Amino acid sequence: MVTSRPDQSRLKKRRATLPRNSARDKLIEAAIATVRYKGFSATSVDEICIAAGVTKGAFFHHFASKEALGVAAAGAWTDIAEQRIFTLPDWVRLADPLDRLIGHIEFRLSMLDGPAEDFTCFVGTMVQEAYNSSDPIRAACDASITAYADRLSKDIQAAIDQHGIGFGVSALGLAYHIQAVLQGAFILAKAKGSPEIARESVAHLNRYVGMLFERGDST
Amino acid sequence: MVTSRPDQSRLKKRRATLPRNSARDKLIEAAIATVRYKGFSATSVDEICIAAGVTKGAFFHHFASKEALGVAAAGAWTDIAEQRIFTLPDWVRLADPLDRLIGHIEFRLSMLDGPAEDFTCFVGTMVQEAYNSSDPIRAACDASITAYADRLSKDIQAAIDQHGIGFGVSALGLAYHIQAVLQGAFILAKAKGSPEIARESVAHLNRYVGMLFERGDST
DNA sequence: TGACACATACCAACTGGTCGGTATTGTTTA
DNA sequence: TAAACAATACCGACCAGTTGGTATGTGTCA
Repeated sequence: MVTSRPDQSRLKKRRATLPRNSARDKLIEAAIATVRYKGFSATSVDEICIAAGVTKGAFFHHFASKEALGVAAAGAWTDIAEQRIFTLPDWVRLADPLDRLIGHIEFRLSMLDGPAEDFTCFVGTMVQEAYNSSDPIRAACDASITAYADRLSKDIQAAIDQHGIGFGVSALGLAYHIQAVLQGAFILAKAKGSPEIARESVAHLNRYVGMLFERGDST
Repeated sequence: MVTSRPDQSRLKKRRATLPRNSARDKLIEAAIATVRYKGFSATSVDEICIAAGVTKGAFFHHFASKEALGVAAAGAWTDIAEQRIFTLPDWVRLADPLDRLIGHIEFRLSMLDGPAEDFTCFVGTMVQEAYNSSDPIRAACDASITAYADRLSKDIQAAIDQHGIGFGVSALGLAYHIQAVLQGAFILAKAKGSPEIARESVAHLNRYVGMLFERGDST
């Protein structure tokens, strides 16, 4: 009754000092892989546990429900994407923001290779199934997509500021459009059993962005 | 052992003369609606039967399995799309193929309204879940998407012939790109719980197609 | 009369989730 | 410093309900 939230901060410290690759992390990792392969509903809790090498008891110790795991995994996916796409690649450190934007699109294009479950978007897959059945999952997927778009729109805004853009295009709107093309490309790749046509679509996107910035007459 | 495939042709004739709104049709209709709402795996056979107002016996009389229903429904979806998008609207009878193409995109844009389960693509939803689990379903969805792209590419090719296009863009490739943007827009709409951002993305697509044809210098 | 369209009853496997328990890892206190 | 305590991490048997699918009908109509 004296301090406001002592146990919460203690909890946070504890989690930070938890061994990596704990059951919790392994469950999230296994869930992401399995859901990307066969979807959320078709993936059973048992299956995730087996893939993670832990027991069902451990699962429900860490997550109140399968839904709660979905929410947590969406949060983890945001961090993974931030790392793999916005931090580790070399082109993120290019000086010109337009170069970074084109670098981004070409990087996403280069990812379209191999089996679909290796390059498709976990939250995009999950939200398709859960958008009406689970609002917590829908919201978590939305947050992940939004975080990506927000992050991407920074470079786009900087590119607009530096080079100008026509048609009154907004940075955030274009960021979401880039996301839409990628998500749609994933579906084509899944249907075709090959990422070839998906790549063509991203090439169209690349051309479009190039065209938008060529006529950089501001406003 | 004499004729090559007599029962198949008989089956086809019979099916054509079957009363509309038979149990089979009601099951397919119910399946499409329910799967668009909550996905294929999360939709149970019982649920489809209840929604269709028929019994489980009827279901397995008409379809060997849930998977077989998925395949049949994908085929039905192709016909529905052909009707609603390529036959009934007025703009499909415009003289200029480029007008038809723009009419098509604007029509798809106008469809992005109301709840997502009313405008999203059945086969796009289904293939996301089934592409690794059921190759018959994957192939059926692919066939539906391909039929759409083939059909759309006719107008695009005519527009290219008439107006020219830059960058060596192919009609079929552009048709698939249009599909990709739409499919991606559906995912954004599901995540956001609103089709607003999806519409913005289709507006980008509209602008892109316009730009492609503006600089119509052939090759 | 027999093929077809549908109905009813049923099943084994699997589903997400619970529960009582143990092992491990700090934290407090004598 | 070590024993006592407490909180967390994890285990695996178990449960009620649901799953896709089957077996066996019954009514109807060419």
